[in-house]
Amino acid sequence: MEISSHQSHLLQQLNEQRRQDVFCDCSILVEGKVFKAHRNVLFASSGYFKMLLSQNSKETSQPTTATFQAFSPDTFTVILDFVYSGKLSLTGQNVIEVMSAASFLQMTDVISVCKTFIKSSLDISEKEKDRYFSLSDKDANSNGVERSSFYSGGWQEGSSSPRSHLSPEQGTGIISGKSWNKYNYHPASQKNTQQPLAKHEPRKESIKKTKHLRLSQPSEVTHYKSSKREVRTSDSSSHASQSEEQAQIDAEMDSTPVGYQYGQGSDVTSKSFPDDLPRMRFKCPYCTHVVKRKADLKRHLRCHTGERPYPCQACGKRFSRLDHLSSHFRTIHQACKLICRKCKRHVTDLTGQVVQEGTRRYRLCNECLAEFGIDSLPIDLEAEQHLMSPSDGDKDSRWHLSEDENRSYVEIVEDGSADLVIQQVDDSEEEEEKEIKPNIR
DNA sequence: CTGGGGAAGGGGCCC
DNA sequence: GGGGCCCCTTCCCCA
Repeated sequence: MEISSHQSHLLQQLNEQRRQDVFCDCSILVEGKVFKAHRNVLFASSGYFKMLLSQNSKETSQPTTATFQAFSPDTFTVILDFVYSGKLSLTGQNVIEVMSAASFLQMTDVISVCKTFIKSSLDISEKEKDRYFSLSDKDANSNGVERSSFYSGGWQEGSSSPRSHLSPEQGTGIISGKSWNKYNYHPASQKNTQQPLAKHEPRKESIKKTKHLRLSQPSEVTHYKSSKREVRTSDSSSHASQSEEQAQIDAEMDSTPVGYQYGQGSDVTSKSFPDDLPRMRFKCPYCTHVVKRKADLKRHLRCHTGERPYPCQACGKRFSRLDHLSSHFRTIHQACKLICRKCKRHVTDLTGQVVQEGTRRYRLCNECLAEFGIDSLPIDLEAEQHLMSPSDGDKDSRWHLSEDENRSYVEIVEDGSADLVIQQVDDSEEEEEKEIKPNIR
């Protein structure tokens, strides 16, 4: 006979003991803050502690002290609360650091939940971007409550792949249940996350996209750099079902190396622990890459998640980074290079002109212009700076397409003053765009 | 088939 | 933390 409430009751009791510092035989020092806990609980919940405490098992009579500097006390509070309650309090602000800490502590359940959380976040943000020009603003967070989600169930029976429909962009949500598989799950939205660009990107980008659309497989975990080419040429994963993808994630989690090359600053006072790397704080949970700054990790994660929040308003191509978009726009659509495309000679405004070919622009010297019989296109590049001004605010509104103009995100937009045809292209328009002839005037 | 050039994309790092 | 620049590698197209 099994009493179902026993597990939760036991966990509650342990948590109470921890709070009251009863039978606590382990102290964890995180940036000066001391956390009390039970060795057996830590041993059971963290691969890191399992390794640490197993090495220290013969000295059970003495209390164990571990010191961490790889993450903040707040982050460890979230981790420890999860260990003793099964509830993980994630927010958009702490998810990166919690995932890094969980990666360090080898808590695969927490990592999985963080991944799901991030994916859900990207899913929502991508949806919002797609609707940017066609929908009026909806204050999805009008309640003003701190965006957070509580994931629970990791300790519960029947635990399977952690999945959630909540995201940090959807306001407060509390998930509680017996097991993960009780949560609502929306494969369609997740699929959208995995293919956020399909609608707007030319078809020829599809192969390249697969590199970004798939979450890393085990091979990428250890050989991410070297496997780039293979990944790019493999298109099959983009059609993988959500369950297969989750299986990949799970497989990855299972294959996560034990010897984490991670976050320095971790040091165990009562028991030495291998840690010889230079001081780095943030390790990518998808690969072995380690960065010094959280912002760099956030940027790096986009190459795994496939998030491309910066669309080119001229051609529709999307970029993962604003500087790449800027570079693309300057090169492709603004003809900033003062080099004749034909003869490669340096040209100035006097010795050459800008020629437009579809949404592309380039410069030709006067000689090449005469040779090819193409009249120059009088474009006031200065006047077009407003189309791509780095100082403009929101990354999605930088193009200054005012709502008053009521122009759809995907419709053709003509800027008369600049004589520039701005066109959003999707798959169906790709072939058409290829056939655009040079804009001869 | 091959080499060169352009474009894309990722990392480091400064402001 | 975001923006931006620089450097490098990889990929793709074309002659």
